[in-house]
Amino acid sequence: MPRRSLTPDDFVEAALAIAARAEPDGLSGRVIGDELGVDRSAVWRHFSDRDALLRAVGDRLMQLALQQVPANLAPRERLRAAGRNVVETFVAYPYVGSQIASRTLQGPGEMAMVEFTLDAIREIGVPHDLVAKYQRMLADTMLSYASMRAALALLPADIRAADEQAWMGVYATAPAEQYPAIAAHVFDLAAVTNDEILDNLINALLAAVDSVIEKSTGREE
Amino acid sequence: MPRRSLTPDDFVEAALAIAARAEPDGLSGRVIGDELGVDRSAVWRHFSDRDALLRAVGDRLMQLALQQVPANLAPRERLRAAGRNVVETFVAYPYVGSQIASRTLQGPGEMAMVEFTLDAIREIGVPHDLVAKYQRMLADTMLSYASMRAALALLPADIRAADEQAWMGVYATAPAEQYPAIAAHVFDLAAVTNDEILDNLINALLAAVDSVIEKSTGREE
DNA sequence: TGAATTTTCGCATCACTGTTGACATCAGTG
DNA sequence: CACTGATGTCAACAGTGATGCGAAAATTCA
Repeated sequence: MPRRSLTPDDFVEAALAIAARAEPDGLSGRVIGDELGVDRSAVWRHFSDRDALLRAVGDRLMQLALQQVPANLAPRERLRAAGRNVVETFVAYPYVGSQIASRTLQGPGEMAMVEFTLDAIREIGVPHDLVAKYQRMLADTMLSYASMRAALALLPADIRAADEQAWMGVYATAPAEQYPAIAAHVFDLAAVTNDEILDNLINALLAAVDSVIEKSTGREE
Repeated sequence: MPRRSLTPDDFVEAALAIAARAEPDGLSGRVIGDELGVDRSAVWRHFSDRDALLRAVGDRLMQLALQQVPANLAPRERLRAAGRNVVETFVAYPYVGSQIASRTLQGPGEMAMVEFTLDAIREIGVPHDLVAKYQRMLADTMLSYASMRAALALLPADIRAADEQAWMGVYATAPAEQYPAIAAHVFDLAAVTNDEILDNLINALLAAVDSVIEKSTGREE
């Protein structure tokens, strides 16, 4: 099978480079072609679909996220780091991150991530028949949250600024008799940061994993 | 200020009707116009942007989700029902649901939902200064998860089928020496349903809310 | 009533997208 | 060398969100 100048990996690499610069409206065939000095239609010579391209790039994102998890961590810390890295990576490549959360990538990156998390959950001591249930909860939750954060990072600067200040604008001026709870907490609501939310979420998920151990006979750590 | 035949609400209504029939590739200006017997450019006479239209429809989705929560429930059950309804509604109108999770809608529907959840969390007994923190974790998590589920419902039938069977295909044939954990759990992984995951997730989040009460002086329920 | 004004719709148009087909080109095989 | 097959170029297609321009129609005012 003869191959020429460009391999599918070249396109994935180019797409990554483009996805990293979060300029508004970006990961199109045109731009990918320009990045490689090539017509945009050349992309579809290597990927049948836009979907196939996104899946390939998305799988690479998984690899990137996983390979930055320090090796010698306790299982809970491995899970925590993996979750944080997925969010970080999706936000760093927001075009792709915002679009592939719902897809089964079926590539080596995704499989390595599934293997990694399954193993950590097992090592924590979750009963064998519940490992899959908790892995899928963790994975789906982190993926969807990461995707939302990526979509957020993708918004044009002015719109994002308007969204972030909504708490101080629309919400702050909400009539207190109609929205008493909002009035009572509007300042706190505006003060919560995304990283705080992520930490809080990961803690909640890990606590759920821990609670299933206590109910069984598992005694570990 | 004179208004004519079509109001913005008419377009929101039409968009809802279209978004409900989850045909592939659907909520475009063309289709909305046809639904009202009107040229597609008429849409942008009432909404400055595609974004503005999506936000308006999304806010209506919030109203729909909230108004189906039974009134006289205990606070934990109110939160549980609200979460489930958001997911259900987003999946029922997948075009919109998959696209507005990351936006601050700033409409009456979103505000009512925020008010509703803040109040339930307060009633459960979360300390005043932590109410906002947990509301935002619950809201962001449920929104992003609902959005992912909506994106899933949006996939063409053949692709979705391929994704769902990936566990039995790619994953089941993964080499056991390279992916021992996957090999050990592949059957369980395939058996986990989305509704199970959602239940498990909501339980984890509510447990996190409960745990913050026990650490404080709050004594309730 | 009738006139003036202002909003909104229809149409043509723009730049852009993913995707496809015909054609040329080039690498490696025999 | 010729043959084959994979690849890039180019042109085209249908579709998108969006924008002016002119016309119709309803609201407002006299």
